[in-house]
Amino acid sequence: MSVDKELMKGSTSILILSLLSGEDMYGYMLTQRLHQASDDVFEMKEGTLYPMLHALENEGAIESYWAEAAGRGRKYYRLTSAGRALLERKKDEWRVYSRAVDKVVGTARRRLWGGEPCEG
Amino acid sequence: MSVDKELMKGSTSILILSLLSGEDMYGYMLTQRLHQASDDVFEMKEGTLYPMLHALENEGAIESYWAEAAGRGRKYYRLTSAGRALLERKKDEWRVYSRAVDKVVGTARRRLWGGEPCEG
DNA sequence: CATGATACATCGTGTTACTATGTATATAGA
DNA sequence: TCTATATACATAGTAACACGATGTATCATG
Repeated sequence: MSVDKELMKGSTSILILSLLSGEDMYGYMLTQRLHQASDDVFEMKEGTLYPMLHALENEGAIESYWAEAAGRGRKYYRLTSAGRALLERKKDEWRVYSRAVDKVVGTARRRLWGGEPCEG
Repeated sequence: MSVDKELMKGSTSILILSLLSGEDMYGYMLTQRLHQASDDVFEMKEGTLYPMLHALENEGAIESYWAEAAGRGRKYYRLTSAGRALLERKKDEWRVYSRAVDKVVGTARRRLWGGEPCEG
């Protein structure tokens, strides 16, 4: 990832599950979409992605199937219902965790959760 | 930490530096203050804290000094100017990182940075 | 025909946080 | 008094995680 490695650890699975919640994707596609969706902040490496996909599949959070595209096989991944539940838990965890960091770091910024937007 | 380990990796140093930016503290005190300041979310273990303190001291981000309190020696840590600069960089990194995760995860909540509060 | 992008995958390495363990003093309760 | 708990510092070994390096193969482009 392009952000400090220190901060990247552990958030890989929530990112993958989130992307797959909108659409079935194959590995390479996931890396591209993640890059776009994060405004070029995240650049997941293959050495990170594929082992994580296999682990999530072993857990039953995602399922794979092969499909042909442009004369080439692509391995697509689909979120299972268990994976959807896992994603919700991970979202909750992320909210708890990031709010706690914000509180300790105590920057000047404010965060609102589910409220009305002030701007934009 | 009481949150999933997966999410904890890498944020230890920003938490320690943030706490020390307000006041000199000794190790055990840091664990207690972190617990309070995070609304009981973070519970840093000694096996995590002390090696991290020593590493930060080796980097020159913090300095230590012994002081007597209650008939017992306590090893206090003080943020250096280099440590203060490091903290600012880590805050910037945290903002970039957490915003990127939010964007990908795409929850219903909104985040504002330094803007006027909507509520509260 | 060569180069780069696409596409999947594994192995070894380094970092990081944790568990377990060790030492020692102060305090509170039985 | 004795014991348990909290306080206080520290290290060694372990497991998880992301990465770099590497390998294979196809497709488009020049």
